[in-house]
Amino acid sequence: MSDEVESETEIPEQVQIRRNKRQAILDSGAQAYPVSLPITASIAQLRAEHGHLDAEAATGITVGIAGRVIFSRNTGKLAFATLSAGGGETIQAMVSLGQVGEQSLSEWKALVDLGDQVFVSGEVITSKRGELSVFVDSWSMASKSLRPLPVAHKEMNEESRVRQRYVDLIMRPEAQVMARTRVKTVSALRTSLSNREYLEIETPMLQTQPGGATARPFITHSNAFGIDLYLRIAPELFLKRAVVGGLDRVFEINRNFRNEGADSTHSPEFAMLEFYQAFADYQDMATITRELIQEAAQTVAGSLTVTHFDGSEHDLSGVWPQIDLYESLSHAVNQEVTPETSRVILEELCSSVDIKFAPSWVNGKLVEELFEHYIIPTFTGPTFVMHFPVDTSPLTRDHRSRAGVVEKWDLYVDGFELATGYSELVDPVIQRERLVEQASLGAQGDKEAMPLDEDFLRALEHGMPPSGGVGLGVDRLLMALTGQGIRETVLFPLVKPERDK
RNA sequence: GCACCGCUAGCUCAACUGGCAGAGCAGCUGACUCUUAAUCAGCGGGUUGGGGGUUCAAGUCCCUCGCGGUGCACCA
Repeated sequence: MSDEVESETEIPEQVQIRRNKRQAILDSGAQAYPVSLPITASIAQLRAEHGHLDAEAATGITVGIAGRVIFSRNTGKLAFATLSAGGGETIQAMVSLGQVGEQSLSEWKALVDLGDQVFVSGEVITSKRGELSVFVDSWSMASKSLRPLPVAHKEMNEESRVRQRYVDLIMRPEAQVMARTRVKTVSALRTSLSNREYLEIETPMLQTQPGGATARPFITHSNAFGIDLYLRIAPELFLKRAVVGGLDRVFEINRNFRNEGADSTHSPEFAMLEFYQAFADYQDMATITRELIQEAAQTVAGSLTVTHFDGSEHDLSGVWPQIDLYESLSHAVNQEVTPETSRVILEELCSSVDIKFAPSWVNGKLVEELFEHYIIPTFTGPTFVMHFPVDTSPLTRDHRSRAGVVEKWDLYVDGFELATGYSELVDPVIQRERLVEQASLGAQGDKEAMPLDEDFLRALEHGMPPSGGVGLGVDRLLMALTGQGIRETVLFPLVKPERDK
C-alpha cells in the first residue's frame, strides 16, 4: 500500500490531473475508452468533399467523426478544437452553449485536453473565418490521453522522436509522410520486380553459418539443436542456391543484421533487397536497378525529380553515368593506377592524403580507400562505379577481358552507396579457391572473413547459370528519395534502453 | 571501441567567476459566443540524468556510472 502512495507521488502533476479527469468521466457514468463509436465519416473524406466551401457555409449534412485534439481554444460560450486524423488532415470542432447546452459545454472545457481522442457529432459547416468545422450537437471522449503532448511549434529532440515514435507521428507530418513513403517504395519495388517475372522468396534469417558478405554477425543459440546460430548478414548464398535449382529470377526484401557500428547511415538491422537473374550480367543488372529506382521515384514523387524534406530537388531521370574505378583514380592522382600497381606505391598514395591503413589490408582495399577519398565527393548525381579489384570481391566473376578487376559496380546516390551489382561468380572451382582464401584470413583473426560454406559450394557444383545479382539498401533508397537519415527512414530503430527513470 | 560536447518543470530552452533555480508553451482558477500557437488576470509545478567527493555554499568544480550527439575507426 505504501508502494502505491509512493509511486503516486512520482507521477508528474499534469499526468495526475489527467488521471483525475479520466476518473471524473467514469464517475459521471460516461466512458473514457468506449469500445465503439457511431463514426460516419473520416476527416480526410470531409476535407476532400467540403474543403473548398466559402466562409459561413452550412451543408445540412450531419456527420460523426473522431480525431485527436491538437489545438484547443475555449471562449466563454463557444469552444474550438482542431481535430487531427492520422494522415495529417485536420478539421475544426465548434462546441457552442446554444447547441450542446450548459452541462455538455462545461464538461468539454473541463475534461478535454490536448492529445485526447474525441468523438463529435454535428453539421458540417464553415466558420466566419472559413475554417471547415463540425458544429457539434453532441460529443464524447473516444480515448482519454494521460500524457501531455510536447510543444507543437518546437522540434522535439531527435532522441525523443526516435524513442517515442508514436509521439513523433502525432506531432510531425513528416514522420507520417516517411512511414507512408516507405510503404509505397517497398510496394513499388515488388511491383517492378514482379512485372519482370521475378519471384519473391524467403530465405533463412537464422543460419548455421553466416555468409554472403564480410561483416560480423549477431550470434544466438538454438536449444533444440544445441548449437549457436547466426542472424544472417546477407541472403545471397541462399538466393543463389535457388537460382541453381531453376528459380531463374528471384528476389527477397527483408532484414539483414550486422554486429557493427551504428551511425546516421548504418543501423544494426537494415532492410535489403537482393535480386538475381539467370542469363543476365552486371550491365543488365545496372539497367534494371536504375529502372527500379526510377519507378519507385515515380510512384512516390510522381516524378523522376524527387523533392527532399528540406525542399531541395534531385534529378533521377535519364541514363546514369558509369565511371571506371581505376581510370578515374589514375586521372585524379595524375599517375597510372592499375591492379598491378605495387604495394609500395599504393601505400605512398594513401599516406600522402592521410588515409590510415592496416598491414592486413589487401591492395584492392587500399585502392578503394583512395577512390573514396578522391572520387566519391565529386559525384553530382546517381553514378555507377565500375570494375572493382578482384581481391575485395570474392563472390564476383573476373572481368571478361580485363585482368585484375571484377564485373561489379557500386551505385552512389547523394554520396552514399545505394546498391551494388555483379556478374556472379559461378565457377565452383574458382569460388572454392576464393572462399578458402577468405576462410584462412578468418583463421588469422580477421573477424569479418567468411567461414567456408560447403553446402553452398556443393550447390554451385551442380551448375549455376551465368547470372547477375544486385543488393540494394531499402533504408538507403528511402534516404535518397527523402533526404532523411536512416533513423528517420526506419519507424522504430534500435536504441539503447532507458534506465533509472 | 577512442576523443570531445551535452543531459535543468510535461515540452523547448535560460541561469556570469561556485552565492536565493527562471522564461515561453502546456497545466490549474477566473473572464470572454467565430477562435486559428486565441486573448486577459491570477496561481501551482524541480531529487538540475544516477551515485560519490571538494566546499561555509555545487545546476556550475572533481570522480564514477547511464543515455544521447558529433568526429575518428569499422561497415552497407
